[in-house]
Amino acid sequence: MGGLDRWVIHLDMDAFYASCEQLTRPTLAERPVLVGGAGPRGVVAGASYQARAHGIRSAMPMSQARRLLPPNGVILPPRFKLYELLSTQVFDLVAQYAPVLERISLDEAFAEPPSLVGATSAEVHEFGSLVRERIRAEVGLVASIGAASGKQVAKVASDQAKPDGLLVVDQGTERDFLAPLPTRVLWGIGPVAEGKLRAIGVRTLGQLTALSDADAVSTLGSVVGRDLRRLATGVDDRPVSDRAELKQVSAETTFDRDLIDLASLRREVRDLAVHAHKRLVNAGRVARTVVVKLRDTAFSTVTRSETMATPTDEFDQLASMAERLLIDPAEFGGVRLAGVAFSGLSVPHQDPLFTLSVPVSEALETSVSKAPAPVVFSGWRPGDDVVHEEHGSGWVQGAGHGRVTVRFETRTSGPGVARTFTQEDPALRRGDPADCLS
DNA sequence: TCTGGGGTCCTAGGACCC
DNA sequence: TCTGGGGTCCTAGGACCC
Repeated sequence: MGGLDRWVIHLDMDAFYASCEQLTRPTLAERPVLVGGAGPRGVVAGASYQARAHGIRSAMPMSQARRLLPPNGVILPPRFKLYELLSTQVFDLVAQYAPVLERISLDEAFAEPPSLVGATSAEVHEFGSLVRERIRAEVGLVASIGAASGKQVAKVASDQAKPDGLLVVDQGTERDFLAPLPTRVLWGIGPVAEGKLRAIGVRTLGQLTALSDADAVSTLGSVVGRDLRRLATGVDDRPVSDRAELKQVSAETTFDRDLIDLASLRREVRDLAVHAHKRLVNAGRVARTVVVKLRDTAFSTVTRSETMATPTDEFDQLASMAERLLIDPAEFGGVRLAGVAFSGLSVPHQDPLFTLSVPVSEALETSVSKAPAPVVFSGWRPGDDVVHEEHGSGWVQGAGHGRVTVRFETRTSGPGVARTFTQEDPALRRGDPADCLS
């Protein structure tokens, strides 16, 4: 092989959702913040480091997190629009150094900066510090960075660097770096694979590399086994590349209480089809397969799917197929979760003679107009964005008994004052997450 | 008050075709 | 008589990721 050494950067935002909330609502800056569904079956989607200090973790049931949360803690519903705006700011900045970004999620990406080809560890360290500093100064958020000769090691390195850290793994030391770490840190080894490996006495990545190819394959499967054993040795020449085409869109919901009748399940599935269809149209795709997913009271999951001869984006066709695939709760038991997915996606065939010259936004509106009427205003809820005629932008800190308390502050305002209004005060309007960035 | 929501990828069996 | 073989598509389930 040979050639100049490459450097892969893995950038991972620290406690991203919670940090976005703390950035735009300065009163929360030093407080335990949880982001996630507040309902009876919600889980924690994001937790600030102040919340983690109390043992709260991502994916923990909210009911459990609530018991651990100290009195000054706050639970907020997610504001994905805000997270997307801030994510774009961060990665636009990184893209100035690396034309190719492999975005894993809103808060995580790989990059392979051309300027680092053949660079020394010290130079890579300098580069990482610069990027972290710029993100802190220009966006206001903290990123941790791992750097190494390949993606897997770079990713493990950024995990080890957290919080607020930078770790460069010298080229040639990848294997020694990984060897003492538990198998679970590897991207691709989850609870099941970890358990299988433990059963044959393998707990560390060093022990995994010592396994024969045959043993790795018989324990982890032919594809995964061979790949992971090789990655555990630190050998990883997979390219950093833009993510592949979208393969499916979906929408799913966990009900506060299990559904037991077909009529209400049918209604819910229709709503889910509306949401999934919106995503389909947004992505500019047509689908050939409809998948309905149900989870029962015991948490076991069943899927039913059907594939059409030709792909479509017609709502009625997709939704009625989803309804036909439903199973009656009477024979299924209580339904805890329902989901609708459209897969087998493709870009619609455009016959040049019949191409519609309708702008995407209009096409979107047309399809959205088939959906049920938007939800009517049902009062203020904690976490809502608010704009007041005089006081400007803020957020709902608490609501109840016909009153609502709003704290007026934004990213640049510093901690703001709280004022209380009646729920119906005409001076209050619903705000937009973008307002709090100014 | 046990266990979200949006995805990707892999496996395995049966239908179907040549 | 005693049972081809390869390839692709579809369906269902499950591991894993953030």
